[in-house]
Amino acid sequence: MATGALSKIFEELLNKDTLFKNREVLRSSHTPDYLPHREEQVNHLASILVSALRGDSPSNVLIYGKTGTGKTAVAKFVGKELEDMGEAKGLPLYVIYVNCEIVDTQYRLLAHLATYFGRDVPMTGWPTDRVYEEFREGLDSEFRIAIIILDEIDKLARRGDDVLYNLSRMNSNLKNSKVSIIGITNDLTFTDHLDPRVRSSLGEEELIFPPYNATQIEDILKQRAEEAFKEGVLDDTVIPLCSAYAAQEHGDARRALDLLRISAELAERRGDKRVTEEHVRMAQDKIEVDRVVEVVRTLPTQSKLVLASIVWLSGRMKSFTTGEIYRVYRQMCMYIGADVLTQRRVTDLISELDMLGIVNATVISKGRHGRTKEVSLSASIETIKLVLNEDYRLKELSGFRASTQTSLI
DNA sequence: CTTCCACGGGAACACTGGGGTG
DNA sequence: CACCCCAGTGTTCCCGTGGAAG
Repeated sequence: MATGALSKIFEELLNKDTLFKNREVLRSSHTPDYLPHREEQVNHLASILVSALRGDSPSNVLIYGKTGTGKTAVAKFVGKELEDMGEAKGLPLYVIYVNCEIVDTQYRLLAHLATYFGRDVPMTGWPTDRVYEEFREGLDSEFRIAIIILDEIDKLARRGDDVLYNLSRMNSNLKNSKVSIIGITNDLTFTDHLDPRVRSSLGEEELIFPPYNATQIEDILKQRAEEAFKEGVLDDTVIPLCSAYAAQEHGDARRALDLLRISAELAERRGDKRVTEEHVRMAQDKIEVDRVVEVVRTLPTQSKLVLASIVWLSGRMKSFTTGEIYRVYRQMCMYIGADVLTQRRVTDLISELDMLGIVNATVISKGRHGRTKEVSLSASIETIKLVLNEDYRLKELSGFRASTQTSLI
C-alpha cells in the first residue's frame, strides 16, 4: 500500500535526530514566565493595574517602544497574572487582548469587543454607534472590570480616533462596569495627531520600552535556548552572533529569536549535529529573502507595476526621482493595458514601498528644479524580479522598452 | 529673493458588501 | 422584494508648501 510507504517516510523523518527539545519557546508569540531585563516595566505596569484587584478601574496606559522590545510580552504577561489573581479573589476581571493590525477599523474593534461579551454583531452593515451600544450593554449587564489591550494601536487610529475617544471616556456611560485601556505602539509620534482629549485620557500613564542592547539580547536567547534545545547543540559563538545581528536592528529581540530558530532549523534540515556560525549567516540571508519575497508577492498589481518601473530604472541608473518613475510606470501600464493611476497616488505607493523596506525614498530639494523623492532599490533586484515575474499580468512586460520620448533626465 | 517640482494633507467621490425596513 | 443606510477602501482633485539653485 502506498500509505505504508508514506508512513515509513514520515517515520524516518520523525526518528531523525532533532536538535530541539521544544521549538515553540523560540517563537516570538510565546510568552515566557520570566522576562529578562524587563523587571522594571513589569513592576511599573503591575503597580498601575493593581487597582483593578481592589475593584477600581486602573488608569489608562500607553506603552511605547520599537518592535521586539517586549511590549506585547510584558502586557500579556502582566495581564495574565492579573486575571489569575482576579480569579483567585473572585473578581470578574477580564483582560482582552486585541491586535489592531488585524482588527484595524473602528467597526471591527467594537464588533470584536461586543462579540467578546456575548453579543451578536454582523461583520458589517450596522451603524458604528449601534455596535458601540451593543458592546456597552454587553459589558455593563453586570459588574465587570475590563482591561482592553490594544496592540499596534497606531494602526487603528490612523483614520478616525472616534473609537478611542468613546472607549477612553466610556466609564462615565457605565453603571456597573469599569474599563481601562492599555495602548501599545511603536510610533513615538502616535499621540501627535490625536484629539487632545483622547491624548490626555489615553496617556494617563506612559511606559517607555528602550531597545535591548546586545548583551541583554544574549541573556534572552540563553534563557530561551536552554528550554528550546538539547544539551550542547549550539556552538558557543551562535548566540553572541545572533544577538549582534539583532542589536544592529535597533535591539529587536523577536528578530534574534527568529534568527536562532531558523539557524537551527537549517542545521537540522542539513542533518548537521551542531548549529554553527555558518548556519546563522545562512539564516540571516534566508530571512531577508523570505521577507522580500513575501512582501512583493502580496503587493497589489498597481504597486507591483510601480515596483517594476523602479526595477527597470535600477538596471540603468543608481537612483531616480518620482517623475522618472512615473513616466516609466505610465508606459508600462499602457503596454499591458492596465489603468494608469495619477502621480499623486503613485507617490503614495512609492512611500508604501519605502515603508516596507523594498526601496529607499528620501525627499530632497533640487533647488531650482523643485522638490522630489530620490528613490533607489534597497532589496535584492534579482529576488524582486523573480517574484514580479510570477504575476501573469506582469509577465507581458518582458518585451517592454521605454519609448524614446522618455527622455530620462 | 524668486522660482520651480513634486510632496503630502485633506476633501470628495465611486464602489463594494453588508444590514434594516416597509 | 426594492430601497436606502452604513463603513471601509482605493482613488482623484485641489492646493498650500519646502528649500536650494539660480
